[in-house]
Amino acid sequence: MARDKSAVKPTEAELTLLNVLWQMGPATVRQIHEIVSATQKTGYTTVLKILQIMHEKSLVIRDETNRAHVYAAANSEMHTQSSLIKDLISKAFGGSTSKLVMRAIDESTSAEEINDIRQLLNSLEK
Amino acid sequence: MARDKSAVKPTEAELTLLNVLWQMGPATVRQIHEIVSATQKTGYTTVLKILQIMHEKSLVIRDETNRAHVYAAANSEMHTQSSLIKDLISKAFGGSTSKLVMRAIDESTSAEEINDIRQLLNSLEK
DNA sequence: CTTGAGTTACGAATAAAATCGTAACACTAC
DNA sequence: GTAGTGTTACGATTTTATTCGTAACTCAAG
Repeated sequence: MARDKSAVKPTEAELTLLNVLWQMGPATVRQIHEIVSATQKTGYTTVLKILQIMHEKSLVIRDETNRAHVYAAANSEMHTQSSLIKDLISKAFGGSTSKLVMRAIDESTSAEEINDIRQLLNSLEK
Repeated sequence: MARDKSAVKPTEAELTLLNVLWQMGPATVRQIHEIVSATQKTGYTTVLKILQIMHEKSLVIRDETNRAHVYAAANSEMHTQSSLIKDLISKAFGGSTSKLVMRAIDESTSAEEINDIRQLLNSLEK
């Protein structure tokens, strides 16, 4: 049975590249590598290889029209974030969302962020 | 330079065992294995080995007084949860706690949990 | 003291993730 | 067409995580 693509959890290295793609939009390996290597010493072919693996896993799509393929995230940032957070809630918080939220908010959370969260809660039907 | 213990992130297998330890309190390999093998087909020595590795990493402490060593989580559930959630916030949510909370809450979140979160917010100074 | 059951320790095998060197390929400029 | 540059493809290596077989050790019962 084929694995449901939404169940594919990106590895750490993959998540790093997805972040770049969400931020930049579709990009070539070179563009992605340029961004990533600003903060990490990662070889060009390493980035390429990871993108190829992500393509096999359908974590990214790619446009092969031009010589330099253009990669794009297959799923939205929001979708992926939701799935990562659900995974963490089930594996480390006994399935409790409220427990997670309690741990997420601490002294380092800005008043502005707290306000955003308040507004989110107010906008809920429940 | 020695790695800061608070920076040690448990792997998935390790997190599974920590969950058992948090739930049961200090326990022997046999007790832990019994719980774990109820839901997964994991060998006794596999559990033992992982605990030994966790001990090297200082994720657990152990009492060697008796023949069957007694293992306990080195850090509290709360502490570990906080560090896992911070890690996720930084790696997948651009450092934004509010973004994480927004993604964490969805239609499957119960009214009760929403209430718990509301109370948490009300109790904040900010 | 000897045996057997239960335990830890150790190391090897396997699997998954990440890295990168090199070859092959494709396009552009000449 | 040829050379040179930039690209992808491929495979090997390394690293980390997981699994488990087997040997060594410990204790209690006889």
